[in-house]
Amino acid sequence: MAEETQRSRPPLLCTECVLGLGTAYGPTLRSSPIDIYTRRRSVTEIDAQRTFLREGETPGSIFTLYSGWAYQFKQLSDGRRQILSFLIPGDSIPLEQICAPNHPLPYSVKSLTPLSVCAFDLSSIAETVHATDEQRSHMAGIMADQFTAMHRRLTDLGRRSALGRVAQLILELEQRLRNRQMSENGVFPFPVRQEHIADALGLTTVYVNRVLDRLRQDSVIEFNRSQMTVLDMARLRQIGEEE
Amino acid sequence: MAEETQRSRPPLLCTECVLGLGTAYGPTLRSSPIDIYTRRRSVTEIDAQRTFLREGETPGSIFTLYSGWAYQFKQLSDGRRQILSFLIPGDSIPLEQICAPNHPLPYSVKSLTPLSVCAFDLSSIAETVHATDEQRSHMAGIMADQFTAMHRRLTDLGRRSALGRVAQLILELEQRLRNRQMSENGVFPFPVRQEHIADALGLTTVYVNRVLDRLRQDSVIEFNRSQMTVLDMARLRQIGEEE
DNA sequence: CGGAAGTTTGAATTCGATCAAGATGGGTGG
DNA sequence: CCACCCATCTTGATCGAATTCAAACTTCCG
Repeated sequence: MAEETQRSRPPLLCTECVLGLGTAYGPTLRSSPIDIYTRRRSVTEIDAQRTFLREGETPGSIFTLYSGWAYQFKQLSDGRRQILSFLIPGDSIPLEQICAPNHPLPYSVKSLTPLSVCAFDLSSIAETVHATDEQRSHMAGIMADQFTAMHRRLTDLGRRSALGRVAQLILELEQRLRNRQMSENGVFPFPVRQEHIADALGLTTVYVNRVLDRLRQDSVIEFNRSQMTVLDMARLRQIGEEE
Repeated sequence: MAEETQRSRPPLLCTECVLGLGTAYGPTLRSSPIDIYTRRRSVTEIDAQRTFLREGETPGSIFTLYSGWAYQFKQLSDGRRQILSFLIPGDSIPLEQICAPNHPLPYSVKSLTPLSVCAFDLSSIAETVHATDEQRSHMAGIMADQFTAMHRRLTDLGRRSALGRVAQLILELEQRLRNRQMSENGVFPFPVRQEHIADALGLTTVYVNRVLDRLRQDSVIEFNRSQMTVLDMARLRQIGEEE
């Protein structure tokens, strides 16, 4: 778990991919794994800090992140940047394209760490994913979650203090990682720079540093460059709610 | 157009509803209007300031707004409120439920003005809306637009000044209303209180007032309690980009 | 005409930004 | 294996955009 920062490679066969079961196409992978496997175009390695999808493009593939972290962002003309969401192993990118292929991407995607990704043919995956009722409603559920997450983040930016936002972000990441067996007892990989937190939460690096420091002083969290530990989950939740 | 604030009633038959053609189920309404009409449960009037859908509920109907404005919002326990989006005539509420029915609503919905709405049976509309290829991809397009709008708003809250946010909001509303023939030459109905702008943009009422005043002083916009006029669209765009 | 809701203005305050310098530490090349 | 370097983190001082508090003014509606 702790070696999450190192790149690890997906198995040769999707059939044996445990992570796959938790993805957007999980139900299909379970019921007829070969349908997924035959649609895989390639397994690719991507270096850290690479913008591998750009706003405005119309990608023909969809990537499932096997290992490493990435993020979706919008870049303003004068250099300001807004991170829309972080992507962790098991996430598919760009998710919305599965439902609406051939739309130009409304954001760019950049790797945070080295990645291993599986690339699938978008249009045929899009079909697959709407083939069965179970798969369709699973997909709908994922889209609904996506909306809910955006609503939460919007509320954080609009109505919470810096402290509250940081707390909410840590909680969100812990939760998502836990769902995928990547967080245990509040300990999880954390390859995010303070600059990224700032760009995700609408703050400056300096202030994020001060907020993190405060949480550390108060023994709510503990962290270094690659790992975060939530020491006091209840307190962190309370801060997230109240601030 | 200016009498938008007064409630007007939809025609007896969906068949004759011009607004309907621009909705999520527009393609179906065009190709077989009866499919839509027979799924309409009722035509309802809703008073101003009514919270008619609440977070956590699982609505069995979907409402198409025929006249009047509403908004989706999240309420925090201590009274803070975040408006997620404004709803104008032709919008369907709650849109995401069409794709993922039976999910609890992640927000509440409140009327801004008196409304006339048409209520449709959710599950059967959900089916209809996925029946034809054209309808399916139209729906997917609308969902994609929805995501794009949220991304934009998130970027506004995270990385733009109060002035830029207000400019962007006015531009967004003008654009959406224009698409539905409700804005001409930059003049459009505007039943929104400054408090709502504040809650949508993560600001306070007092400051919104100051920002609006500045835009008025500079002859970029002109407004009163029911109508907004964009006097200098180019300048407003520039402010939206740069601030 | 009276009252409530919404708008406007002023003054004081604060949260978070900005500017500027160090401190750390992980990685690289010699 | 050490020395150096660059990215990142940290801290301090100051600034400013937006908030808060408070009060008057408008507008609309019954």
